[in-house]
Amino acid sequence: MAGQDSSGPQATEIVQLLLRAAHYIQQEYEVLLAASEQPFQLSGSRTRLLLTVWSADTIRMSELAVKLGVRPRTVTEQVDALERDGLLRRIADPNDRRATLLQLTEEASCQVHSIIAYQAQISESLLGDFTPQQRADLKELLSIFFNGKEMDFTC
Amino acid sequence: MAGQDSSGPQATEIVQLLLRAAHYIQQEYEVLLAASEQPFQLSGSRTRLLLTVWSADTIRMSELAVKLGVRPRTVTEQVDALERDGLLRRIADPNDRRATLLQLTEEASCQVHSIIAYQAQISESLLGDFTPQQRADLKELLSIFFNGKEMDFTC
DNA sequence: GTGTTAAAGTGAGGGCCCTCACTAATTCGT
DNA sequence: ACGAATTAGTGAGGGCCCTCACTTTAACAC
Repeated sequence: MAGQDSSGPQATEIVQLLLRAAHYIQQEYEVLLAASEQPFQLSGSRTRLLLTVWSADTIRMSELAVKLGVRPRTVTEQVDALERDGLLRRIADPNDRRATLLQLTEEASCQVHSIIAYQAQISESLLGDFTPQQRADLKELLSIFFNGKEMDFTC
Repeated sequence: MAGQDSSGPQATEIVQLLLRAAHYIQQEYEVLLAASEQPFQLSGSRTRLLLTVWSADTIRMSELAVKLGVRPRTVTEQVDALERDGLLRRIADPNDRRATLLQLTEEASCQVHSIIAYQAQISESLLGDFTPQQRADLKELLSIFFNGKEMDFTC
């Protein structure tokens, strides 16, 4: 309704807008997460990690790094913290003794469903102004960034 | 073509996708910026700050924080660094002796146009797979996040 | 078997961002 | 004139992410 002004939309503008929106969302996300009454106080980042491990049941460090889109160094850091907090466990991979498999602890597993529900609720409120059609469109457009980059978002 | 599976798209999925896309873009952005042959080696963040100051000619710290969408504390940090590097200058505000005005140095001003051009080039390559229509749509959709939040993206 | 490759981890250093708490100077309303 | 609000800054602490360099342990191919 107001975006058809010039012939070619400024690429820079769009990139900045995307970055800005992401920053905004991340902030809101953390605030809402912190306001929750979950037994665990998890950041968005740790929530994502935990849910990724959960959805894979068991997963390697390296694989996790790929799924999360971060460097292995970062995963080590995060896993250390979550292990300290008793939410994650490192177990030996029987098929490859170099590898480490990750698994949720009982404590974490028990809470998964409530974490997922709460996450969904937060995301819902973040997308409150979007119609179903707009959501579908946005999803479609954002996916373009990963065209041909073999990503899976099974989380 | 593959996004119309379920009735309501999962809000969580979209939020994660957006965050992931932003992270991806930020990484690529920094890589491309580092590969430039600009006289200054600027991060995306500092580039943004500099251009925001430039577009306002002169601006207050607090105002800058709002435009960048970050906390004042962060602006102080960034400005300190850019001032150290001789790209930014703090000057006194004649109208309000509490306030500080920011201004680009000559050195920075001279490079602004080339910085803008390079930024546009990077953004262009980041959006390489997007048609003009998709760009317009994406811009429109991302703007929804800021509905009723009085933002200006004059940068 | 020996050399290459892969998996995980470590330490150091840094960027960008946040919160909280507190100071100092100034402006402004009453 | 005085107290409240505003503007900027500081220090401490922390989260998440990155790079680079280097080690250890194992798998694998020849």
